[in-house]
Amino acid sequence: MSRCENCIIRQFNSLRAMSKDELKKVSDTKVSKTYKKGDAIFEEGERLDGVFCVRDGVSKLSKLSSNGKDQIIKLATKGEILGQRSVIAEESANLSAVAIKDVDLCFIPKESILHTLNTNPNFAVEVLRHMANDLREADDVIVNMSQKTVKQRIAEAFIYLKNEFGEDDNGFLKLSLSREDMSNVVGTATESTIRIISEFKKKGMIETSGKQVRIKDIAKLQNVVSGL
Amino acid sequence: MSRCENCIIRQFNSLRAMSKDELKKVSDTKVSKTYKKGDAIFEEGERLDGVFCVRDGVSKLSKLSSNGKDQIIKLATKGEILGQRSVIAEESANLSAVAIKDVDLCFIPKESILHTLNTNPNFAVEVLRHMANDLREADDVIVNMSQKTVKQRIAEAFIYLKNEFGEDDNGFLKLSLSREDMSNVVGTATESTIRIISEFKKKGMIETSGKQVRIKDIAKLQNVVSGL
DNA sequence: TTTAAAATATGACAAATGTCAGGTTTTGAT
DNA sequence: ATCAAAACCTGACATTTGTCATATTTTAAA
Repeated sequence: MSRCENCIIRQFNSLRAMSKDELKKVSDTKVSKTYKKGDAIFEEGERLDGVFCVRDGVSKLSKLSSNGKDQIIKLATKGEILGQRSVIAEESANLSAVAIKDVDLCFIPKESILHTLNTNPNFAVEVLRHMANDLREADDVIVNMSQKTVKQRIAEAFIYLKNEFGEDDNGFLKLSLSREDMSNVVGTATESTIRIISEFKKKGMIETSGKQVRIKDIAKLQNVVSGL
Repeated sequence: MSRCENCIIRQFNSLRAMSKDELKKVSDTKVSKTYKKGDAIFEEGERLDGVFCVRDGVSKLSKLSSNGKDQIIKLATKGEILGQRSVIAEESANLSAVAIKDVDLCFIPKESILHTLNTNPNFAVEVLRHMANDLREADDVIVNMSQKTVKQRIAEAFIYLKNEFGEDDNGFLKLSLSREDMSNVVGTATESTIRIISEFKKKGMIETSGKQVRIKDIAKLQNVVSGL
């Protein structure tokens, strides 16, 4: 049902550069897997023998800090590839990947990837471009983390969730994080996150209904991010 | 005097994968440049038409935050390549590079690089590996920035300066940062940095003589980093 | 449906960090 | 050697953030 020619080509820029033959090989060796919310796809320190192409769902990529807290580095959704960095560097995973919405993905053994990398320069350059982009994003995160207040980072996170994952018919964010996950994204204590979310509610910037969150005034959130 | 066959091969892992011919072309097109302490090598937003291989000296790579403060993302020294990410992504520079110790480097026009990338898979894979490493380092920085206190980050910075740049015959750090640069590395106010450095001095962990810094008790610094 | 566990919420307080305002010392150009 | 600029330092205080304790609500399993 889901051949790589259809799935991957459409979804993953870097795999666009593969030839028909190469894609066929990937198609033949790949394995579909699903993970329930909360399931670990892989753990920090684990040796990966392939990469994971997310077909559907959302996964958090996090790293354990020496103080015992998890820092979420990135949220990966449809079209993203997990484990690529570790496979290319031939290192064990530096991040853990855990599903925060049921995840449906293809596992591609590293041999297919590495072989194509070594023989098809177009593919290598595409992967390189992709990683260059990840690196720029990481630099941006470093600046945000070190120069913005917790309040600014939380406001920014809500805007990110809206832009990246969208809203449903009722205007609720399609992806709503638990307070704890939100805390681990912005790097703060759960209580601080709860307090700031309460404040945003009081000020009419967002509203909640059970687990769901609706952004009511994105301009005000933007102002918070800008430090106004 | 300095042919790439001698300079680059020895210094830059990723360029090791170039053939004799490719290296010769680079050698022919490269340009040597020097920058005095404080000089900008390139600025954030600038279009780069090549990469810079640091032959000697130290450069800080920083990004301006929306609050007007500079965040130093990385210190680059002998053997590091600047601007590679931007050239590969075909984007303008996301960071500024400024010399903090007189810098001596080779400028290599992007054509040489891009052409080799597109034709020599070994080279592409080496560059990819290198960037995968940068990405892991960036992830580590994100975790440190968001989960460690300013004091821990400053202690860590001193240890890093010792390990990365070494000490002279008198035990002074070869690279000593101004308080302001140190603040921009760890992402805090200059006054906070000064206070913490004073505290470290009082506690006998470091001592200073003019601009120079000597680490007296690295174990104590390690303890601070570990939160003891 | 009931119920225990998890998530959310809030107060009170402590600790960390930022800001401003003024000093002193060091540096580098003349 | 002199002098102005830059770097460094310190105190006082405000703000932000973390921690602990506890209460409430929501969730999910039996």
